[in-house]
Amino acid sequence: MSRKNNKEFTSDPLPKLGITPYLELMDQTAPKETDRKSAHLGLLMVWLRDHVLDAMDVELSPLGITESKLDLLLLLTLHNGREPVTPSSLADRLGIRRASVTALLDWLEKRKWVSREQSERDRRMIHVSITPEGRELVHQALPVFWSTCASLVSDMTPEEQKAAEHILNKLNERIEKRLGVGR
Amino acid sequence: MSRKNNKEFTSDPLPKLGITPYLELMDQTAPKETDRKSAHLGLLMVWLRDHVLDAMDVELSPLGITESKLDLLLLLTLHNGREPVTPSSLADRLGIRRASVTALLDWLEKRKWVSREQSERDRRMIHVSITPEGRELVHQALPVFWSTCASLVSDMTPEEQKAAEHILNKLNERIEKRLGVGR
DNA sequence: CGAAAGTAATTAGATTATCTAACTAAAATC
DNA sequence: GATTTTAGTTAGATAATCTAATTACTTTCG
Repeated sequence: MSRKNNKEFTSDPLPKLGITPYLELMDQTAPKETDRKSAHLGLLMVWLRDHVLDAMDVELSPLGITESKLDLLLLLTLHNGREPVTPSSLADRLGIRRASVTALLDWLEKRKWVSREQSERDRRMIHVSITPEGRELVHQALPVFWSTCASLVSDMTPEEQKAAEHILNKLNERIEKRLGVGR
Repeated sequence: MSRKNNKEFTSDPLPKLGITPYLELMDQTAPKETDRKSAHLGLLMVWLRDHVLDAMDVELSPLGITESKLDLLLLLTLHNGREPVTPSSLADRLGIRRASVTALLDWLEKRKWVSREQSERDRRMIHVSITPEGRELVHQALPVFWSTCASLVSDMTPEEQKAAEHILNKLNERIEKRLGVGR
């Protein structure tokens, strides 16, 4: 009769709450009629956000990496020669603090996916690069990444996908402007 | 000449990377043409997710609460009498472990926003309820919540909003189904 | 009945991803 | 050459989670 042996469970687990009750709550508490529609839309976004990354990290976990760490590796992959990459530049581009980058690099370096080298020109600086093993990991992770992305929208019709893309682009533009994100 | 006094900054901070270079990377690495369009769309979602919650927590922070904690309070607010709310049921509905709920409740209880009471019928169980102060907080937080939601989409035309809502609902449905979320 | 099994909540200890503030060492400026 | 600025790291914190073990009840079943 028991389902999960010694693991935690309730006799008849309540379903995780969907978005509907929240919308009802909003109807009772949102100030104006006009606000409601856009709040509804915004709520959908917040809701989606909650679930989208879960899906991504679940797919990536067999590779032993999370999205935020993969992100740093992607940055190194995207970097085409020229100016070397420094922890500071990574921090700027990821929008996090240098101290946080140090932690990420420690983790990635321990696994031999990136390497650090002191700059000759300015000995305060560190040049960060991705190792061949790191590239290999990225090579494995990308298809997972893309197919997870794709699967999120796979049951939409082409027209819906087109509409969705237009809308999401617009949203993205808006949010990037708001947060001051560059190219 | 210095901009931020003793704070951390780079002489000319590289812009935080937008979505475009990632899309280019995908073009180089995604297997098939057909996958690309949907991957593009999915990537937009992942991207949005990254930024949406930031916006929300920034707005909520003056109230001294974060979205995930507010979520628990909303659950208690939504609860209309009947069966008492237990930590287990909260865990199920929030989709997290009971141990995590314990931590959230400790935090909320310390601030007098919720209270715990041992059940008479089954003395293993705890009944959780929101205090008047908790209700007051929710009362203040909700307008912030809704207006942040609304502001995310405020510069769309009505038609765009309509299209967006349709699309996001569809996405939401899909994701809820996938994760087994109930009403 | 009373022992064994099941359940609810908590505790202890860990992880991930962040943060701020203080520190070290090097470079630039005046 | 002393001061200031910068790059990176360290130290220590927080939030939101997790798993495993523990405690205290309740239920079940021989």
